[in-house]
Amino acid sequence: MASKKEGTDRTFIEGVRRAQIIECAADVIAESGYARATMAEIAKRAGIAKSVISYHFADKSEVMQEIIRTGIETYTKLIETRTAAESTASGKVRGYLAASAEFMVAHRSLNLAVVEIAFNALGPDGQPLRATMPMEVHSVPFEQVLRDAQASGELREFDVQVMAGLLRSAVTHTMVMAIRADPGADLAAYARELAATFDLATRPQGG
Amino acid sequence: MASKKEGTDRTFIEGVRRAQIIECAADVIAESGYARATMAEIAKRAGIAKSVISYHFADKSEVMQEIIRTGIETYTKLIETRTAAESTASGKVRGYLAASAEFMVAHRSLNLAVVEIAFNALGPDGQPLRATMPMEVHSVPFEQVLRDAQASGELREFDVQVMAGLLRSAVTHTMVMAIRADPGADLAAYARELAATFDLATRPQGG
Amino acid sequence: MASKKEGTDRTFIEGVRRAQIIECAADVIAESGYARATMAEIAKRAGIAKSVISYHFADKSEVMQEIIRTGIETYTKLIETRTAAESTASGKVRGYLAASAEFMVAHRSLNLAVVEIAFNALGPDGQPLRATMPMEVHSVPFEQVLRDAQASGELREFDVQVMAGLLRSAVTHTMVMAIRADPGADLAAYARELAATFDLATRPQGG
Amino acid sequence: MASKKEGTDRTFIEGVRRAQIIECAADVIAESGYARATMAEIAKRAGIAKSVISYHFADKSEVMQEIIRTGIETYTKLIETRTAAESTASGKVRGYLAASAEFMVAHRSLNLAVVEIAFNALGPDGQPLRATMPMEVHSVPFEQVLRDAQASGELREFDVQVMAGLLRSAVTHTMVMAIRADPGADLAAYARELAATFDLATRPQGG
DNA sequence: AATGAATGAGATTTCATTCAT
DNA sequence: AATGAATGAAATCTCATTCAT
Repeated sequence: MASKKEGTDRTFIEGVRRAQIIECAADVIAESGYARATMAEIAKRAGIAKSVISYHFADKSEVMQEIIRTGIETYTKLIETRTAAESTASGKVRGYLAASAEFMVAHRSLNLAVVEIAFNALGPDGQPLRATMPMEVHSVPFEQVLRDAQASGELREFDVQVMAGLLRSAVTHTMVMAIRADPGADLAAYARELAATFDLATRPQGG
Repeated sequence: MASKKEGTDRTFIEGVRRAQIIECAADVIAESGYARATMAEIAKRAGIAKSVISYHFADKSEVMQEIIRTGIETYTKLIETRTAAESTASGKVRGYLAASAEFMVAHRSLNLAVVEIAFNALGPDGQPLRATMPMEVHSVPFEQVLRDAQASGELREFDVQVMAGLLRSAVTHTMVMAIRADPGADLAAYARELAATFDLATRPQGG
Repeated sequence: MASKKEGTDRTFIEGVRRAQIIECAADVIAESGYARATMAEIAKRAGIAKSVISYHFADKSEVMQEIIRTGIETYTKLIETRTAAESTASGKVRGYLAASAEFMVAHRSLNLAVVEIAFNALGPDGQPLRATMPMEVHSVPFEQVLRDAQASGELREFDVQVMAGLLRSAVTHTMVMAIRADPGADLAAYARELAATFDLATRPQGG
Repeated sequence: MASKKEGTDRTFIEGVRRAQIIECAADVIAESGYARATMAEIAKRAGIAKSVISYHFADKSEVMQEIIRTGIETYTKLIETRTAAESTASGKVRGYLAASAEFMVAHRSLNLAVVEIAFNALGPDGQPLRATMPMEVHSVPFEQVLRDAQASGELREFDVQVMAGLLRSAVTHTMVMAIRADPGADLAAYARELAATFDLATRPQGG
């Protein structure tokens, strides 16, 4: 299951091939769905023999995990950069939504592939690994941001989990759906509208 | 692809068996994911031979379509009942969210199975049929409700598609996630919190 | 393998049902080929349940054998009638060819079914039973007719087996092909032309 | 349905394996009939795994088509060589019969297999493909030969279609039957006897 | 006499993986 | 580092047959 060469450093070529395979795999998955993404299909897309994949990855599951890992890493970096620059909760949410929109446009097939894998692939235990989606990753720190903002009076009282879940779902679901149906969708506008909605729903009431 | 006995009425026993198979199939899918839901596994769960499924259904795909059909039908009826009773848009949204919560609790594995199938199964054309999810079904009528409410002044101006998508995603994603992680989650409370958030985000501004 | 009720007399209904099943089976085979002639298909054509066939016949193979038996019996009776009336070998050949043509027109699907079965079905030993075709049946007596005619000087010397085989093949192959391609083919004319050819090829030479 | 690697050249090994599989398949079919010729049986005969066949052929139907193709090609070459050398119609017929006899002896199981497949297999449309038999292939050009010989006065007037059909049936049926019953049958003698019969039946009458 | 329901054996096909070169 | 060839496990589907009613 784990990487082929656990602690070993990889040669330059090895790295290039792995990256190429990951990219092709993501493209195939995004385009035709997980079920169609057989080793043969991925190899064909990459213009190499099936066995080359086996040579560079221990397993099909290692390929999938690598796609997920790459997706989470890329997404996380982007989110952190964008939200760190903001000081208010409202600003952080705006940054989060904008960064998510940006990510989905810039890494469309990587993102779609991650969602497909999370929904379809089986983990080592044979159970589906639906929960590993990168968006979930940011839930916990986000809830803290919201809580702090409630304490400081920037935001009204509300159920933090529900609100955090709503934001997450808006991103994963709405945007994914939007970009799936229409690759050219204006996700930035989508993000701005969502941010405005959030502000209205969370600003302190009364007075 | 089509039903085994096109125009024929089904026997009583036939109906019972079909229902049992559908239920077992949904259970298996909800529990172990689509990939694990082989004919053998479903038959095993139902305590019957694999070929019994073939006897009652033309195809594996007919089984899947029947699950989806059942899910949509059940969900739709519930939504319509709950929203018809309400006169305001706010009330309709509350009814929609409450009914959705109710549905997911009452038909947990049917609901999860539908999501799984929509994400995993391939249609007759070989393409994934992701868009058939029952929640999508109610999008269009819902947008009309929101538009009307904007016209009457009940709701402020906002992008109707984004808001409708947000509601839908809140339901499909948030709740599905919630119930997947924790089968005993208090979805009714969840629904009330979402409805409150919606009200805040959509009520007319100013004044 | 053998008949269900070995020595027993059959009731009237039993006989009717068996005849109906045999006829429908022959129709299906003639129309769609042996491979398509499943029990289900035959039953469907007869408008009865699959199990009714099992009720009246021990086996699928019994159905097939019964078709062959019926075919041979019908054909044999016709041949015998037609050739008994003739005194010369030439006349007998003419009668044989004419009767064969008649048979194929009158019992088209029975005849085609027999050919299909003979070529496709497996005997009890698991071996194909290709040699049981009804036409083969008349080979041996026919060779005697030819030999006698050679002795009496009516026909020239030739290899009796080859000539008998040629006649048989003309019937089984040529005519079967003709009627398969074109159900309305004028087989009687075909038979007359063949008879004329035979006469030319077998009449005593010289002088 | 189509070949696995459409326009690609095949490796040397690939060619060898395909040939071996084709040969084994033909042997199995000739020996035990089409119905017994399962992938498992063919693989067993070839001493390889079932999936090796799938590796080299897209389909079972591709295997069957390749057998037919090979049979037609081999037979056609032989016929053309033998008849091209003859100038008279009588000579061409003699060549045709002799070449057919030779073919059946030299490629016994290939020939029998083709007949079996033509009678048993279903085409892509689900209909039996009985008419593809290689012998049929030479019908049309043959009729022209006969017609020309009638025009030049070499042959008497007769129904060209019937005579061509008779020759064909003599080959396909008579010889196939003969060689099936007795692999050591003297087909060359058979062919000579048939040629003599043809000459008698077709030479100009009277005068 | 008839049948709906159920079954198990077997056939084809797909696919990740391994191995010798 | 790469690959063609081979493999076995597993999945879907078909079909003759059996059985209780």
